[in-house]
Amino acid sequence: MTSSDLTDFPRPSLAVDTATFSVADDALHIVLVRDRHGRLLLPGTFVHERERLAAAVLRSQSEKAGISGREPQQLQVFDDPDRDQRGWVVTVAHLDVVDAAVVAEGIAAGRISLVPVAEVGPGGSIDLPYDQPRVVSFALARVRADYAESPDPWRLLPEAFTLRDLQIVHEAVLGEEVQRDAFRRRMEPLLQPTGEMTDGRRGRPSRLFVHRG
Amino acid sequence: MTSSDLTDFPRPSLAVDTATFSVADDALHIVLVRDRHGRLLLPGTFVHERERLAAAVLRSQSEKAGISGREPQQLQVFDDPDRDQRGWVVTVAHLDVVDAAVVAEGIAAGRISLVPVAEVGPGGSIDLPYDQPRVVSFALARVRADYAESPDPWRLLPEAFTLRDLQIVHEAVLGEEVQRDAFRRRMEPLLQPTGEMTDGRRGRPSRLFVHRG
DNA sequence: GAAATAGTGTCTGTAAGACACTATCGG
DNA sequence: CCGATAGTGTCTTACAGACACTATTTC
Repeated sequence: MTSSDLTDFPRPSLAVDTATFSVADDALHIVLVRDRHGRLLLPGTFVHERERLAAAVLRSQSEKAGISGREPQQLQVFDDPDRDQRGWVVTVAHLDVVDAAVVAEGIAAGRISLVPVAEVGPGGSIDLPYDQPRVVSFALARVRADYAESPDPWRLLPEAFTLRDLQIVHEAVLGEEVQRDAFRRRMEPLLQPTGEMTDGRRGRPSRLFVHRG
Repeated sequence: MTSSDLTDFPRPSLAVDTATFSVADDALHIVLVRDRHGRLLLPGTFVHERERLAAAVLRSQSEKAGISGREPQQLQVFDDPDRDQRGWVVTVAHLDVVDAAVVAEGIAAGRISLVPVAEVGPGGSIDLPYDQPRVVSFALARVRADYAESPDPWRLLPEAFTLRDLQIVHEAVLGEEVQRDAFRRRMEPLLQPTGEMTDGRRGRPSRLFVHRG
């Protein structure tokens, strides 16, 4: 970064792609959209001139998936010069995790396909283009790491929730069952009890919690 | 990423910058170089056409700092459109951590300045250009996280080393002292004893270890 | 012997894994 | 009462923090 004339250097096309996860049917799903040829892929876009990456991600979420008001995280650059046959395209992968309400409109409008994460991994039935399978597995690892160190970093749960609700989210994210008692004992000191109880659900009423901070 | 013609889109200049750390005088230092105006900054370069980011990083390490044979990690994209007054430059920050031998030649040739990390942080005496102070603090956090979960992920130590040697590296990276007995008990099961002992150092001879795996 | 470094014993507190029991709801 | 869910007691293991003591070398 000490050269004098920017025009001396060829420039790549710069894109963003976003892996957006959501929990449905107690399992983790990923948000896919269709390109003009009807193929399923991650929502993404080229970055406009002097646009921030974060702004381009929000634009693509809004235009392609009908999702708004989010704050995705930057993940990793994918720069294989042969990843896109149209030319030299460098893409910055992003991560978002949303609750059902955020994707409801996009699903209803037919713009979004919610696909179980197993379907886009190795052995799955859906082949994503470019190196998007690697983007998804990278993003998935990050989400799981996030949930390993905080109760609900992406705020998938409503304002007040029970330990059982939290456990279901964790099991969906992790893709496997967790031990109930150890899970409760680890999570309870990280949450703020409201003093309120659930009512009308099956079984014994449960304490409600909110997030700390 | 569903558009048809790449030429429809303006393209940013793409650069890489590398935060390279090394331990000297039992303290963590960062490798800086001088630009043509004599200002200290992180070594970096523009990415050439269809070049991999990793290749551009190696090229800048070699040309600007006289460092070779390394494998830096990608960290984070910095994309503030006003971060470089020359125009729209997006940079991908990278991280490397090297032992003294790797930087010896560059220092001897006067190409490298080794600066204590405190000097480039807030309150330090050196002002790095662009948003490089943020790059350094981001990289520093990553190095510390790396050393928190593995004895010597960047292989700063020679083939065989003592627990004391390892402790000195950790204290340099962390910037503070660690407790000797707890540190030894945590690290020993992660290392492979050689059966050899140190000889000729002050004090009682110590067991030598190598890395596992 | 003094200084320096290496190695270990022990106590305490915290937390997870595992198993099992009790508690309180709807029906 | 039954099924379902919530909540907790207890035992074991592991590990970190803290303090202190012993061991072996150089000078």
